[in-house]
This record gives sequence, structure tokens and C-alpha cells, in this order.
Amino acid sequence: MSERRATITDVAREAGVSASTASVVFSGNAPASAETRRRVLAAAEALGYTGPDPRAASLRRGRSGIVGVVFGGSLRSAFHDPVTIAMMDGIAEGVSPLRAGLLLLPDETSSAAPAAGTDSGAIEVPSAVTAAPIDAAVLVGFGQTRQPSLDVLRARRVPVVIIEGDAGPEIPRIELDNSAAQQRAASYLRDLGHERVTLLTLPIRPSRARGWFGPRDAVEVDVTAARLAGAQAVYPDAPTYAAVTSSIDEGLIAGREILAGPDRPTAVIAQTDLLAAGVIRAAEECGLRVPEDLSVTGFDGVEVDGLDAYELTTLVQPAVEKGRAAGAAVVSMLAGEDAASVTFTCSFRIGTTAGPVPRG
Amino acid sequence: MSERRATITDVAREAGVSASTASVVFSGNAPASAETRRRVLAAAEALGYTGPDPRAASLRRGRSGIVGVVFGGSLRSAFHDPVTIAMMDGIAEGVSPLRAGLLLLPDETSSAAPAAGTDSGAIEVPSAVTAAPIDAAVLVGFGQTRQPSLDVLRARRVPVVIIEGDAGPEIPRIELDNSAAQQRAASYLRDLGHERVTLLTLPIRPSRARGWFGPRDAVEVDVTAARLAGAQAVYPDAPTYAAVTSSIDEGLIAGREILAGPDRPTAVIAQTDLLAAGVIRAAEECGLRVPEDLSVTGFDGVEVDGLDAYELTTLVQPAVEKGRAAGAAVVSMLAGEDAASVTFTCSFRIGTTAGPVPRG
DNA sequence: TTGTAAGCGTTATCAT
DNA sequence: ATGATAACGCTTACAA
Repeated sequence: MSERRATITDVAREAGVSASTASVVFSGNAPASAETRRRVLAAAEALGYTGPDPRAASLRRGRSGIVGVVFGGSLRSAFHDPVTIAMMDGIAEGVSPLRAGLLLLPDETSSAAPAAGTDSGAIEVPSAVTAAPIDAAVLVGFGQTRQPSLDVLRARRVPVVIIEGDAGPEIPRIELDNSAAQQRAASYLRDLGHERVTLLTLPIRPSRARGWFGPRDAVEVDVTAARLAGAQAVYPDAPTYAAVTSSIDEGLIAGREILAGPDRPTAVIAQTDLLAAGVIRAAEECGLRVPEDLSVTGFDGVEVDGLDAYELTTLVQPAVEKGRAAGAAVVSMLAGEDAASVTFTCSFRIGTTAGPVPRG
Repeated sequence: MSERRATITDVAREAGVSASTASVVFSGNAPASAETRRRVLAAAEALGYTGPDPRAASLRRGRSGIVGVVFGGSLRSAFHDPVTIAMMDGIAEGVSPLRAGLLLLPDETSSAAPAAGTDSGAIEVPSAVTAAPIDAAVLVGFGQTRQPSLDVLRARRVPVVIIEGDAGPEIPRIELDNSAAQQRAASYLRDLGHERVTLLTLPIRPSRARGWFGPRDAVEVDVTAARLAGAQAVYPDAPTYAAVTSSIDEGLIAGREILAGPDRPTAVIAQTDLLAAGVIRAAEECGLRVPEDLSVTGFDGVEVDGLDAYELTTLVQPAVEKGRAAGAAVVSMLAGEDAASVTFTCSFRIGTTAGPVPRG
């Protein structure tokens, strides 16, 4: 019984109607008499036909019912970032009117390693972004650096919306007031009297290793640059240290180095909550109390592992709303309307991890 | 310039070759002379052709390059469960040889509410699972209860692998030694002298509310039943309390009730780490020390929020490996081989949350 | 190495 | 309300 699968034509024949009529019964795109419907459905049942082949339908309709979510970083790290997960929630919610699925797509790799043994003219294996049957895409975790994925999508004329990034004037952006928000935290620290402040940033370039950097190092990652600018508006000369990822462990490593120097800061402005949590751990390791000996601020407003004893002083970003807005933008674009860019505002949450500058 | 998009035929014509030759240049499925390749690529460039339309290609090839991941619960909750996220990591890794994308699919809703105002013969809107162009599917978070999604996929003859669930003899299963593992934790507690032990379980039925249950209540959820059986092998008469989800908050609520009774247990066996963490919080609330006054064990071996002071005594499950195995199974099935079921083993990690029974 | 031909399974359009 | 027809854009035997 491993015969050829039944097609809509088979069903139509069995039901004694035309293929187009059967199609209409399944799609509901035109009226059909109750009797016809019954017969078609019965025939389908009898033949084990489960409905139109999605591949054929999407070719014909020109729509696949799939929205791609392209991650600038690795999928792995995306899953581990609570902010990204919250955004995904929002995206799923935002596109739900489309009844579309979300397709997780890794970023286009800049250059696929050519298969060994193939001659130099070898065909490039098409990447997921190139070959995925998506109706639209949401870009997440991209900097302003020209990313290959973006070029591919533009060439394919796939409607795109980008979250926290710049994909050119045509592409709707979902933004955060990163700079202004970060500035508020910095001002708060200054008001508390802090002068020796160190800034712990997200990566400044996709490729760069962790470490201190200076004004001559170009900051290519949008989010990093914006938050950095906000902090530097208040502390223009603060030492800056770049992490390579946003995690507690990374914050711990960075924190150890930041706190080890001879001229230890009285406050650390971390660009994410996870990094901040790591810095707090590092402080604990050196026997420093937070906030008595060291103030630490974060960014994101997510729940953080093992920070029970503290409530982080941080900027709370509306991560779910960001996703929802991106989803909504996709929906409008697919409806032929054009979608506006949106900028969301972070709220400053005063917790227990920042206090007055220690005396003396 | 919003003309019709160029097709491979246009490119072929422009390059002065046949469509099939152009196709071959893009797919690499047959040799083409360097000169031909050059001409075709140049023509494509000139026409702004970005490669074969994925919808058309997948119709013709009968493959979409997409693997569905179907979540038994809501997508939202799936994103918030650390075990699920770890598994997703593994799945992505496991299917990577396919260069396929992962499509997130919500479970088929048992019965879509018919649109108001439509006559009773209204067409059901096809669900995501029915209409998604997937080559295979991984089922996550399903019980043994017959789930509609599974029926749909079977009818569609989509190759399926199920993680922690039973989808019938034909479907490869990725399993955990839930029962044996849980029994180890229970034995450990018994060796420590515990006699008054309460079991805090995952939901026993998809629909059920939280609360105490007894031997007469059917446990319909596989994982719950297996872990329960393991604990009951050691403590057959232990009181049993079902949570409605796996979260710290839920564990806290359950924990309060469990610890409130007149005959307070000396140990709680929780079916997940998050629930265990909640119980520990509840214990702290009543001024009970863990493990001096109350022993608590978990299950999963994930990092838990706010459990900094403790290291949970728990069963560590290889969540990533589970996903990887599921991905690998999909790869074999798609290659025409059949995939074997796999059972993974949990390791018992002795932490600081279980100790000797307190002296009377 | 390249071209010819025949679909893949569906749905939109238009006529009846 | 139903049917005939013509695409949708591509790939793969097979032949040359």
C-alpha cells in the first residue's frame, strides 16, 4: 500500500467533481454546495487525502505562510539570551494573525568553506537564508554592519523588519532608546557621587576578543555603540572594557579584571543584566560589598540567575513588546501597507545594587 | 521597475542556454562547463535573479528543507523552560547536516472555534501543523495522550520522532530513564532515614488543576507517571501533589501547601528543579532550613534562578544530547534508513539540599 | 556537456 | 455553483 499519494485530482475524480471544485472545498475561497462539500470530504477521507500539499499550494499562491527569524549571532547563543527569548514570544504573538510558523534561521555565513576536492569554480551551497521559503523575515541581533543575510533578503525582495539594527532607510526598525536610557543610569551614578566608573560593554565588533579598548577602537555593533554613547555622555573618560558575549560567566571574567587594577572603580556600568550579575559575583569574590563598596548597574530588566540577594539597578526594556511590534510590522507589510519604524522606551528601575560612592 | 521577477527561464534565455542547464548551474547536480557557468551567473546578476524560487524547487523536489518542531504545550511556555531550550540547541545541531531550518509549530488545537456567522458546515482553518511544508517533525512535550498533531502528521506521512512521549510503535522515541533515575533519588533519601516524604509532581493530566491526588487518579502524562513510579517504588504511600506547570512560582505555591499540613514531611521529591527551587523558597518562608529541617530533590539538572546558596540534589538529564539524537534520527529517516529509539540515562548529582532526616 | 520534454500539485480566472 | 484551462517556477530523466 505504498502507492502514490492521492492528489486533489484523485479526490475530485472520486467525488465526481472537478479539481477546481475540490480545491474550493478545501480552501473555502468560494462557495460550494453542502452536498458537493460532503462528497469531496468523503472522497478525501476514503483516499487518505489530508489536504492540499503545502509545497504546491505555496508555489501557486506565492505565499508559504512562513516568517523567518534570522539571528545575527548563533542560534545557540540566541536561545540562551533571556531578552531574545522574550522577543521571540512577542514575535510569535505579533504574527499570529497570519497563522504563520516561525522559521529559525542562522545568519548567512560570510563564506562557506568550499568542499574539499571540488574544483575552484565550485558552486556555493545555498545558505538557509537564500533557500528558505519565507514570506517575510525579522532580523534579530544584527549590528549596522552590512550583513550578508540582509543583502540576500533584499535581493530576494523579501519584506524585512529589523530589531535593533539599521538595514537602510527602506527597512522598518524596531528600536530602543538605548543611549538615552543608559545615560539615565550614568546620571544616577554621578548624582550618587561616583567618579571612578568603568564601562563594561557588549562586543564592539563581531569578531573581537574581550578586553580594554579606547576611543580609537571602532565600535561596530549598534547596540553597544548606543549604550556606550549614553554612558559616555556622563563619563566621557571612563575606562571601557568589552565582553565577548552577554553572560554571567563573561561578566565574572570581565569583573575580575576590572576590579583587579590599582585604581579600582567605585561603580561599573554593565551593558546587560547578565554581565552585571557577573560583575557582582566578581565583587563578592574580592570581598567587596555591593552596593557599599561597589555600585553596579545593568541593562535589560530580565530575571537573572543567582542574583537573589540583590535587585539589580537597571534599565528595563520592553522586550516582548519589541517582538510584538516586529510581528505586527510584518503583518502590515504582507498586507501591502507599509510599516513604520518604532522606538521603545526603557524604564529605569532603581534596585539595590547601586548606592552612594564609598567614602575615602 | 517593478516588473515581473526574473525566473530561471529568463536567466537561461539571457545566457543563451536552456533552462535545465541554468538549473544545473545553480544546483550543481550535474557538471557544467566553466564558460556556461560564467554566462549563466552573469545573466543572473544582470537580471537580479537570486537563485531558484524555494517554493517551486521544493514542489519539484518534494522536499522543503524544513524540519518542524511541534510543542505539546504553548510556544510561550516552551521558551521559558530551560530543558526545552537546551533540547532545541541539540535539535538544531542534530539536523545541521540537512542544512534545514527549524520551524516552530504550535500543537494542533483540538478544535478551532468555528467563526461566528458561518454556517455549520464551515471549513476548518487548517492549523499550522496541517499546512506547514515540513519534511519531518520532532515532537516535544507530548504525553502519551493521543494528540491531534500526531494524527495529522501520520496522515500526512511526515516522518516523526518524539521526545519523551509515545507515538506508537512506528515512531522513534527519544527517552529518559525517568523512573529508574527518580528511584535513585528516592533511595538516597530513604538511606538518609526519611520516612515522611511528599511527592511533588508535574501535571498528571493536561487539563487538571493543582492539588493533592491519590492512587485512583489516572496519571495521563508520561513523564509524570514514570518519575512518579520511580519514587513510589521506594515510597509507595507517600502523599502526592500535582503542580500545573514547572516553575519556581508554582513550586512555591505547592510547597506552601505541602509544608502547611499537620504532618509535615521531612523530604520533598520534586519532579523538576524549578519546582524544587520553589519548595525551597516555601521552606525558607516557614523558617525551615534546607537541608537540616527539610530535604528537597529536583529533576533535570538545569541552572535555576535564585538558588545561589544551594546546590540542588537532583537528577541531571542530558537535555542537549536528547535533542541531538532527535535531530540525528530525523536525518536518518530522511535518508530512507530507519531510526532507532534511544534511551538516555540521567546522572544523580548530590548537592546540598538533601541531608539526614531531622531528629524527632 | 547540453537540450527537450514532462511533469511536481495546486489554484486563479473566466466562462458556463 | 461548477468546470475547463492555464499557469506557478522549477528539476530530472532521457536523448543528443
